[in-house]
Parts: sequence; C-alpha cells; structure tokens
Amino acid sequence: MKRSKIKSLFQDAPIQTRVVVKGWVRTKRESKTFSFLELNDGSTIRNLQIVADAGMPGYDEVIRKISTGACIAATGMLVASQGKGQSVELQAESLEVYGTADPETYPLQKKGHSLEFLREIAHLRVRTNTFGAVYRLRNAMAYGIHQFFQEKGFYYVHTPIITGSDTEGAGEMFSVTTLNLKNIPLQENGAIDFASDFFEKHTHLTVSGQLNGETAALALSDIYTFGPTFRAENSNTGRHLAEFWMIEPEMAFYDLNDNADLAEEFLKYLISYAFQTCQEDLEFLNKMYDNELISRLQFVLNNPFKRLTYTEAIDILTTCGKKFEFPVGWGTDLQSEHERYLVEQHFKCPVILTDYPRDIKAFYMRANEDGKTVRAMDVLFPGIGEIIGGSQREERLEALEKRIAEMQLPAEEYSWYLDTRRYGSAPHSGFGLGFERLLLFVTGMANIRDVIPFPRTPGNASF
RNA sequence: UCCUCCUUAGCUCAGUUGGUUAGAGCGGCUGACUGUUAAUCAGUAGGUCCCUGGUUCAAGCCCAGGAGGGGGAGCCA
Repeated sequence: MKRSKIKSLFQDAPIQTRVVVKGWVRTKRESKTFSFLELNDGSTIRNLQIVADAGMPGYDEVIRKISTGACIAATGMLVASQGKGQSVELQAESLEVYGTADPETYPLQKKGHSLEFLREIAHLRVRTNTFGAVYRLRNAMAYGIHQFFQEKGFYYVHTPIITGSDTEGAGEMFSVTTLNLKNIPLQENGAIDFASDFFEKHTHLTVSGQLNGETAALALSDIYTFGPTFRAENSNTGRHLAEFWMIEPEMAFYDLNDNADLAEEFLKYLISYAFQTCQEDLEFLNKMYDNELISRLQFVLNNPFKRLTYTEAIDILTTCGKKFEFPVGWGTDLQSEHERYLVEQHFKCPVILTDYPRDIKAFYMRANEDGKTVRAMDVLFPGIGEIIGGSQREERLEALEKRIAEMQLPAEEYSWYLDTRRYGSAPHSGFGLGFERLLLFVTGMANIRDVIPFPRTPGNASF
C-alpha cells in the first residue's frame, strides 16, 4: 500500500480507509491495554494520533522499541477520533520500526527546549515543531520568490559564486585558493604569487551578484538572482551570517520610484503567500514565540509603506526631541536607533528612505541633480531594521568613471562593468533582499541563526 | 571588534555570609492506570558545579587568565 502523508489525511479525512503512514514519533503515552503515539512526518505541524491496542499482534515487542524520536511505519484504519483534540486518528493494525531512538541519549524530549540548546544540535532540531515550521516557511518563501518574479516575466540568472574581482565593495571577502597553505609561493616583493593559483589570480566567494546581474538586465530587461553570498565580517549579532542567501532583482528602464514600488509589492506578495501556504505554522509561531507576529504581518500587508527622503528623515530626527546615543546630522549614516525610531515610534509602519548622501553610499548609485545625494533606497522594517537596500544605478559612463576615480577604486577591474555603460547603456535599478532577514520577519524568530538550517558565523561552521 | 550578562544533573534552573553528604521541576528508568493528548499517580537512578591557576584551615560561591554561549553596538543584507 502506498504511504499517505499526514497532511493529506487531515485534509481529505478518508474515514474508514486503510492507510499507511510513516514518520517520527513525537511522544508515546502508554496505558495498560493500549498506547497512543503522536506521529509527525514533516508534511504538517500537526501530528497524527495512532492508537495501538495491546491485542495487536506483536504489540509488546514493537511498542517497547518505540520511544520519542523513533521512526516507524503504521498501517491501519483511519477513524473518527473518540478523544478531543483531533478529528481523525489511526487505529493501528500493525507497526514497523525503521529506526529506534535510545531514550537515554536522544537529546530531544517531548517538552520544549531552548533555542540556544537546539542550535547545538542543528542536525536534529528540524525534528521539533518550531524548526519544522521554520523550514516549511523557508521553503514557501523561496518558492514564492520565484513565483513572484516568474509571474512578472523576470528571468532567473545565476551569477558566479567564485568571483575574480574584489570590487563589489560590500564587505570583507573569503579567499578561494588551492595554494599549499604550508608553502605559499611569494613574489620578490613578498606578496603572495597568485599567478600560480588555480585561477591564476586572487579569487573570492561572492559578496553580491549585483554587478553581474546588471549585465543581464541590460539585455533581458528584468532579471533576478537568488543564491548564496558570503561575508567574512566579524559580525556577531542576531542579524548577520557569514553565509546567507540573497535575492537581487535588476530591472532595465526602472527609476527609483519603480524600484520602490516593486520592493513593496514583492514583500507584500511574500507575506500573503506565507498566509496562503503556512497558516498553521504561522499560528504556532505566533502562539509560542511572538504573539504579535500575525497581526504585524497583516498590518504590513494592508498598509502602504511610508516613503520619504533621507533629508526629510534627518529633519524628523533632529526636531523630534528624543535623545539618541549617536548624534543625528545630515551626511552621517542612520544608526539602528534612528531607524527604529522612525519605523517603530514615529511612523509605526515600514519605511522606505530614499536619496541618501552620496558620500555614504556605493559608487554605482545614480547621482541626483543636487550634486549631494544619490538615488538610493533602504526599506526599513519593524524589529529587524534594513531588510532591503537598493538604488537606481548610474547609467552614464562619464559620471560612473568619475565616481570610480573619486573613490580611488581600481578602474581596470571595472572595465567589463563599464562596457555595459559604454555600449547601449540604459537607466536601470535594482535591490537586494537578505533572505534570512525576510525569514526573521515572517517567522517572528529573533535570531538569524534560527532561520537557516546550518548557520555559519564567526568561529562556527559545525555540521 | 567593543560593551554587558551568563556557564551547576540529559534539559530549564535554585544554591543564603566561603563551612560537613550540592537541590528542584521536567525528561529517563521501574511500576500502577480502559481514551490519553506537555496524560496522571507512586518509586528510582542520574553531578569533571565550563577549563586552568591562585587566595583560604575550607571554594559551586572570592581573585586572575582562558573557552563557550546570550543580549546590545559597529559593519551590513
């Protein structure tokens, strides 16, 4: 008989049908003449209750081997439950144990565990309700991202993970090398001789696919990337990872307003998609971790994001009368406390800040006519701060070359990038969304290490 | 990297002014129980008090260094 997924049994409830279910036992409750088993197979957060009567053939032997964490198959009739708490249950005719889990050493118990403890057993934590919900939401968001862009006619572009230039400027990079680390070849001046390395030059793990993505947008019009990125920053916070996933759409003929429109529509689409696909998981997370999760998601879904310029934000911050730890002034970047004030206290909704001073932003952002600001935008969310950073790109060759020179960047490294402006340049825009930052918001988890299966952070690459 | 807090049983934590044999709840195990659902009830086992060094008659507790973790900040997504 073909195995049924527990989710479909709850949906279709084929009462008085003989079925096979397979999964992992969450708890066993024994009494004299029967046992209850709670079975979870990952298809839903809900467990199927299995009732095993002591009269079942081989009962004593099989029930003795079953404990929390064991993997079993159960065959029997799906019946309406006599007890409260579930509509249907399985009246077992036979049980087969695939894998036992020694209760003396199995680290997961049926009671709750701290997230800190579960991080130490990341290979097993997916067996908990919490991480089952997080994994399912992560899957749904990944699928929803592709669906959103595909429906809009965007092309999915694969940008390289190993990059030959260190010019993306988004942070410290990991080196990629096959040189013998015990005997590194040196040039006469003492510098490492990368000419004998695999790629015959110094290579790194990518920190952003944007520059490559721009080349595709200037041919295919609308593209997006969705892949891993790497930052070797020594960042020890609940919002940073050394390895994370990023979504970077890039659109020809979009100005900054079009860019902001797309970002807002995109985020709302994903929240709506989470409600459509993971309602029960969201309800669980709302109940267990963050009682305002669902209302916050609904609020973001149903209200326009507040848009204002950096300059207007500085005015609000300097006249609001609130004392900040870091001073506010035009020309300096906003600190976390400033962003939080705007989002959580002043506007009480997501905020899109635009037109930042050019001196605190990257070289590729389109200069405004005032000579002081660039067409940058940051989308700020309650609780997590910057979730999206983007800009209209500088499409004018001369302006871009001038900016590269002013910032003393190695112009020769950008020759391929500048070709996009040299030949058939076009106004275009794009943004980057940190996938795990999105998941923090959608799941209500507080620490980014809990929304990626195996987090990589400074000093930690276990599993 | 900086600030700050923490580290005691499998887990979550108490542990008084430095004082004899370090406790609880949960989990595990044993047993009871005819519908439980974080089952209930009774019993029971379980400890490198993070590591190293120091102070002291005596250290889980005080001091120094180290390791690991949490929260906050910076950097950013």
